Amino acid sequence: MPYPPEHKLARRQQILAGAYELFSLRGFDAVTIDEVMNHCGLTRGGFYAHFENKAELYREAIAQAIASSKLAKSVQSQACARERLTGILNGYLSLDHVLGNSPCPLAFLATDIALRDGATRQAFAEAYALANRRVWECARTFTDLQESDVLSLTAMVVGTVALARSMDSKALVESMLAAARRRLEAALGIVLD
Amino acid sequence: MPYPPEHKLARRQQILAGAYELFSLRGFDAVTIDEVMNHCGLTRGGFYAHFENKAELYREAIAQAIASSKLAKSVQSQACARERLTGILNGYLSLDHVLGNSPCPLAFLATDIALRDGATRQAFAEAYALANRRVWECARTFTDLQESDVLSLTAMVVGTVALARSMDSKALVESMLAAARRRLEAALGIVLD
DNA sequence: GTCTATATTGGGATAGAC
DNA sequence: GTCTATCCCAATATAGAC
Repeated sequence: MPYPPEHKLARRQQILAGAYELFSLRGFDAVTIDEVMNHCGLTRGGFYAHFENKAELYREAIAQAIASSKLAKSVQSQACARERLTGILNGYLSLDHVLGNSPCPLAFLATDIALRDGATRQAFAEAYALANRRVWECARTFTDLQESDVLSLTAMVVGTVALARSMDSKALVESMLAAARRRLEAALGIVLD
Repeated sequence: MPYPPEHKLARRQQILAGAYELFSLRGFDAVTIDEVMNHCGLTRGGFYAHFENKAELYREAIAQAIASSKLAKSVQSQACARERLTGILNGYLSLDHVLGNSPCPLAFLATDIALRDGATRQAFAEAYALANRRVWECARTFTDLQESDVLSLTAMVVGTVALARSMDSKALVESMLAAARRRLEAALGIVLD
């Protein structure tokens, strides 16, 4: 028996991880199933043993990326809330992130998602809700912000990274990241860097 | 002579306007040349009398949309700077805008642009620079903000609209817009609505 | 400049051997 | 479950008549 039962699941996860890498950087249309499969040493034919179609692949890839993200897995301990939030925001507003290292789906697929089906948009909306919730859970322990106040802060960091990605001037990107940092520091009473 | 010299230019502008409508809502890949041409009562064959290829159409459509935007054409009169800025921000952070009426390329194509060629990204970067400049020119007359401080505010409004577009819950969209409004009011010392 | 073909390619999806 | 081979359609781009 060349394929033990757990093999298929592992392979699925592997395909999804590779697919997210490609989709997050290039969007739905520009990535082919061929590429995704070759990316983990397989061929296109085998794809349909794992997924119904390309849309399902995209949706599941994003869902897995969200579920395994730092923010989703971060435990809620009030103790070091400020430090955890500072760390997350520092990583988010970094040149590394803008260049595509562990990209956040919200920033990298913001306008790509609007074109997809309802189930995919639903997964995305939940990711946004989760991000807000997690940031607020941290922030509320040391600020008097309401949960709805956090919406504009997450939109700002997401917007900054999304726009920065299309700017060719490194100096401008640095300015944008710095501006977002300053505003977060003022809004949350924290020190980044 | 069925085609006077000015006819071609007018037709080109007409094609560009229609193209921007489609591209801004659905991105580069999902729009076909066929659709763009049919949209102004023409057929695909004639397209290449006006443009080299689809990439040029996209680039020029965005460039024309930017050049003819409210922000680009707004005259700088210090007199009513506050009122002009308030009006622009009100329109930007509206349900109407999120639903796609006179869409801003920054918000609607943020992640689509990152995948395009250098000339297109260049046009986009200039639009962002222009938006910042114009907002700052207004804001500086009644606040002590630096030009670089405006970067985080434009990123916030762009991010808010870009994300709101993918949210199916109208209540959530309203909350996001309201949150962005509140933060602008606090940062600029203005009253929206 | 605009039309009606048509050439051509890329890529999603399927069939069937192993 | 994975492979190779194939079908098939959509869409860019071109050719040539008017």
